[in-house]
Amino acid sequence: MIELDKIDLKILSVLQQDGRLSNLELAEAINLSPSPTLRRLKRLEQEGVIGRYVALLEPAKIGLGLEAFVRVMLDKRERQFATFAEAVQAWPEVVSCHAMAGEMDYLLRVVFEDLAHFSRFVMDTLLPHPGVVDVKSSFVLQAIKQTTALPLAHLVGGRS
Amino acid sequence: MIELDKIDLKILSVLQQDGRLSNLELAEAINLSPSPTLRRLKRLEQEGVIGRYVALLEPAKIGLGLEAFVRVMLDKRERQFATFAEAVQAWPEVVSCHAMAGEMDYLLRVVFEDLAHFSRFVMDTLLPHPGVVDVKSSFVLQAIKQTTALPLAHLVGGRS
DNA sequence: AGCTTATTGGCATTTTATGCCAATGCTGCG
DNA sequence: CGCAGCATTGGCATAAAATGCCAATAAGCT
Repeated sequence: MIELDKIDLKILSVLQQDGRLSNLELAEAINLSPSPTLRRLKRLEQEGVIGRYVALLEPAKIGLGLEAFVRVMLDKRERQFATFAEAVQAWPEVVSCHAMAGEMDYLLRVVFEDLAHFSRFVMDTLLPHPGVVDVKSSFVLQAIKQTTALPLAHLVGGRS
Repeated sequence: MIELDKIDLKILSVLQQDGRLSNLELAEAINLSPSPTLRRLKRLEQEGVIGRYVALLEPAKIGLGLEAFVRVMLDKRERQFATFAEAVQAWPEVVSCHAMAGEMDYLLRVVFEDLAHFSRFVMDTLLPHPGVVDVKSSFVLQAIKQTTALPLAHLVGGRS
């Protein structure tokens, strides 16, 4: 694993909150001058610790007020795992898809405008897909927490 | 809802992929000159369509190779919803928490280093929390899709 | 303590952001 | 069909930020 000292962790922590800080602002936030800050940042990007930067949109502002988790069961006899994985990439309302241990099914997180939209997605897209034998939907009542920030606490003490 | 024309959607689409593009690069990507590009961007930020920018870290690179979904059931008689919601904010390994319809339970997504870490989280943190009566964990075998990009297709045709 | 190596801070240069204004394109109406 | 009025754009000048370089500093090792 890559060596990360306290300064690196501070950089990561700050950028997980605001990925668009200028180098100057970042430098100030972590209490270091701009040049070494930039060098460290580049290294973190280079090493792949920072995978990417993204803008997060406000779902409600673009008419995506609803959200659901959908468990998808595939027929294990048909070998449709790959095509399903591929299809999932192409469905934009699917925000995440995880293969789960145990039941060997898939858990999708889906965002949508309204129930009609969701219904269309399930009826016209998901269920007709080859290998899909069953889906179980659970609607989100409330997002209590939703972050892209990963914990870093377990890394303190790695260096310096 | 805010009016978004095709150019706005292109901006959003591009920034959902790379939130750190310079205004110049963004302008080039959407085929518009820098000044109106910046003006539109500021408006989108102003209006809250773009909520924030973040750096996404690579979990594997910081020793967070494992992930699970945990269903938490609270005792409905105790009124612990608020304290639970609060506690969840403070637990860094909980990346998301949603109140689900139906069973009225909570679905957490949790990232961790290894099973020992997860075990500690469940045993020492989650289960002892007031009101928690049961938890059911499902481990992630594979992340098939994981995006922060929301669909925009439903907005085309809103203007211009 | 003294030597070696890694890291920092500050400066000069290049690149980018940003505010402003004239030019262009669109809309609606006569 | 053309013209007035409004909204949006493109380009330019200025301010701010990024970036590469080098001497100075700090940290690690014996």
